[in-house]
Amino acid sequence: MSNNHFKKGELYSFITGKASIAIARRLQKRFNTSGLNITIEQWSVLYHLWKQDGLSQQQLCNATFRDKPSITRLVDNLEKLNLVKRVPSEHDRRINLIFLTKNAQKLEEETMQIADDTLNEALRSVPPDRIEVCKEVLQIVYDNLK
Amino acid sequence: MSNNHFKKGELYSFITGKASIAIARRLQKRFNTSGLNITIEQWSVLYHLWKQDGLSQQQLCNATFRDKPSITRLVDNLEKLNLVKRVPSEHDRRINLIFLTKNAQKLEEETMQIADDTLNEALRSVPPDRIEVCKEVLQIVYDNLK
DNA sequence: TTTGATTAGTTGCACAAACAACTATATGTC
DNA sequence: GACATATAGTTGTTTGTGCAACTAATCAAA
Repeated sequence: MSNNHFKKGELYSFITGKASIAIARRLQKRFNTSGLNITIEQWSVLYHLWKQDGLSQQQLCNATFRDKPSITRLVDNLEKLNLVKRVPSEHDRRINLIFLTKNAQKLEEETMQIADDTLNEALRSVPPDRIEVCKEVLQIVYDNLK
Repeated sequence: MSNNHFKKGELYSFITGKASIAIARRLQKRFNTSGLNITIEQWSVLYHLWKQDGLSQQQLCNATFRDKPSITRLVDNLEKLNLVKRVPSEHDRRINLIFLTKNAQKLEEETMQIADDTLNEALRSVPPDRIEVCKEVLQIVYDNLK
């Protein structure tokens, strides 16, 4: 029999990550209703470039927890939207460095505010110490599996 | 400025649901290495049919937190794999009832054991009371947004 | 009983993810 | 320098998701 801490229904809920799916959908809706024409996956790439511009695609793979083909296509679509630009590295011609355009720079403040609001809405009525425990557990789960 | 409980890097981690992505990937790998030729999305549909066979597609939408086109296509692929069968309802001809085949019935025990093992691995070294807090927080997040 | 609204399911399209196979460049060893 | 190996990125294929538009069946109200 099961020796973990999940009943049947809870097991499904935990594996499928209902909570994070709900957060992602809400964030996407808020982007859409704000007239922001980007997906949350595209936003997640921009997010890391706002922290540090000019990352390579491989660095974006590590940062976003995605594989190389996924990043290739996300960068493709971001280039189509004129939000980033591939610049071949001078030192290593295998490498593309990804730079934000001015359009993308304009998006940072607004989208971060929306993300912040969405998280606040999601965590409404949850005491800070319980949020802290939750974050720590999820970090351990990630470390256990990565 | 931000008035929630997340630093920048944590915000990304929470929104993208790194922990549940890690669990899903690990489970998929275990299915693959066990020679089980199904995706975790297909498994999530079977999961609810094992609990109650003969659900409608709409009921599967609610249970799996997916929209109707997603379920249509998952059922399409499960039918191709000979794991489920669509049976039109006699009382309401709009409705398809989805029934497990014998092949799918055989999969229940093995896949549930794998899912159980995967969760135990993910939660290794996490005390039960902290798991409980985490579950409750994620449930509130879901309820806040649904 | 006809009309209008609702519900269940399907289809088309764009975007994304996982995997495998591929090209091109760089590196390390003989 | 030549060769094997590793690394960065691309492309093709299958599967899944979200949205909008659609069909078919049911229900409700006049």
